[in-house]
Amino acid sequence: MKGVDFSNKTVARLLRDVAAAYLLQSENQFKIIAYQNAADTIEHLNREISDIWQNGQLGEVPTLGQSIAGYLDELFRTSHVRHFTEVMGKIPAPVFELIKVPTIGPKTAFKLVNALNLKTSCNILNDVKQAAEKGRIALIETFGEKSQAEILEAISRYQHKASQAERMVLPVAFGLAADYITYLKQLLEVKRADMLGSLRRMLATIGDIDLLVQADDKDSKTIIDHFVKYPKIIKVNNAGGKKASVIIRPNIRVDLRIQNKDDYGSMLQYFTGSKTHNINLRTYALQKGCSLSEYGIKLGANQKSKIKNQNHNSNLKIYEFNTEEKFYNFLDLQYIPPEIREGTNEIELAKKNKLPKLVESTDIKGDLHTHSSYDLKPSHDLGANTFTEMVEKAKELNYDYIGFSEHNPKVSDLTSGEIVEILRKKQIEIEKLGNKAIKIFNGLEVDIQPTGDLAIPTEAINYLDYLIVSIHSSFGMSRGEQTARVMKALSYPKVRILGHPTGRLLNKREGYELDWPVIFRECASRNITIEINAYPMRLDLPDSLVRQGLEYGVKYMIDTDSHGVSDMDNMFYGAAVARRGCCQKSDIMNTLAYEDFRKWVINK
DNA sequence: GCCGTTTTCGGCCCGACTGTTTTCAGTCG
Repeated sequence: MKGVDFSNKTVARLLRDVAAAYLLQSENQFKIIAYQNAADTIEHLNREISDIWQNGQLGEVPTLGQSIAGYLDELFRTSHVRHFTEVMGKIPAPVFELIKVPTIGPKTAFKLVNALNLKTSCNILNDVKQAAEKGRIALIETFGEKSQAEILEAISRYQHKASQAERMVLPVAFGLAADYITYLKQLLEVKRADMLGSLRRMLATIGDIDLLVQADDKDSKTIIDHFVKYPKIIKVNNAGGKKASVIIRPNIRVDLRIQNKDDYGSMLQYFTGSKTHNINLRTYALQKGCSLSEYGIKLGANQKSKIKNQNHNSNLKIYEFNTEEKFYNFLDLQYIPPEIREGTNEIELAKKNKLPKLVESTDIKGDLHTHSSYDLKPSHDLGANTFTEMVEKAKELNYDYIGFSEHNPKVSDLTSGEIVEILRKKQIEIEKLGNKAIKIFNGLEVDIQPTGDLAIPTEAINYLDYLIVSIHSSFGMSRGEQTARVMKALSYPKVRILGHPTGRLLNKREGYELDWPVIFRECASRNITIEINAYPMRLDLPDSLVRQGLEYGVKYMIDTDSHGVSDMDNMFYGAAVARRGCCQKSDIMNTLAYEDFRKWVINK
């Protein structure tokens, strides 16, 4: 591939640019749609399109036919496509920069570039902004004051967003959406409200927030009026009779839809996605003669010509669904939980009634990765709350047990003897807490040093019930070195948990690389759990790896990595990652009741 | 350009919203 990085995003962008160029040349609209569909598909693939090409599997990707697959082959071989260059060459280059701005499409961009004579502009966004500020855009035919103001804002917002360049982590988006829903529910007319899209599917990071409200048709206007008066609003993008869109602080787009009770399930299903899931579902439904939409299911979809006639006569029956359960059941499918609607094998399993019963956050009986304020002279952050405060919180959460796992004492500042003494004292403090309703385990989160050795004298391990081993340094080692490092750490006694296993920090740092099959096999055979860390910036292990690990028989531990009592509420998000990874209760070790759990922790 | 249990031709999703248009074009999802 000549060393060029062709990410799915880049390739999708290129295909969209070709589609835009065709649009401006008044090409066949279905050809344009074909390019857009191909771009959509590639953008939502679970694998890199370049890997698929390397495996010679381009032809297996739906929406990539002979032509586009051929062009992509040329792209990956030679780093460019002559045909694309030709098509796009007929359009001024600044147009392709301008259409990256949401609300500015190909036609608007083309008109602006021509009317303002910016065909050779290399700073197109700022040039258009300047023109808007001088009032020159309002003078262009088909433009006016409002569109001029909108263009100015759209560009500013886009530039601001590009400078931030990040998606919200799930817990942030979920919190913002939950607050908005609470606000909406102040109105009695709001019968029900749900999150939609990637938020409802609980992806680790979220772009926009989408909400759906159930209400009588007559109340829509009242609800929209209330929606656009939310205190955090920066701007109202649009507000109609059935939907509206706003920007709230800190620059987050929130879209609202309103649907009456009769169609609510269909609408919820349609806008929860994922796109791939919906495409697969539509394909499956078509085989049964059903056509799906956000308004329900039509029968007779295999008889297209007849449908049109029937439509003309308004005789075609549309089945409406007030719940998603009924929607899926109508198609002879089990209800598919949103978290696994990702277009893998969920429809196949639902057909056979073999979907896994996903773990619930209420199944969790305890949290083994928490940092108290007990001072071990640790290598990293101390927690904010005492043992007692955290035990109280654990009670509130209905747990049976909790484990305290502060960071290990800092090896560079202390002698082995001092460290042993610190842990001996901690054990005494833990024992003083006594045998309460909540059982307590005495753990430690220990750094895995670059050599794979643990940052703790072996003798000190005697004073602990269990170890979490984690990497907090030297992230840049090669996959082979990193794997050997972790394998060595896992060989120590009392290691029960591999902590935040990829080391990723969402929006900040990619994880380090490990040879996962090797790690999975080792953990499964030695009965060591891999952590699903629920800390908002981590959500680590990522869901795709969670799913992979299950195939090796890996058991997981969902932990919050809390540094204070409020963090302990994050268990819900860890459970969401486990659900996306298809985990059942039996795959998660800390769903065990205390006695069984203790046997696993201690008897090693 | 893609697709196919009506398969190599002929169909391909469309409703909601906005602005500038006085009946529609552009964009989005």
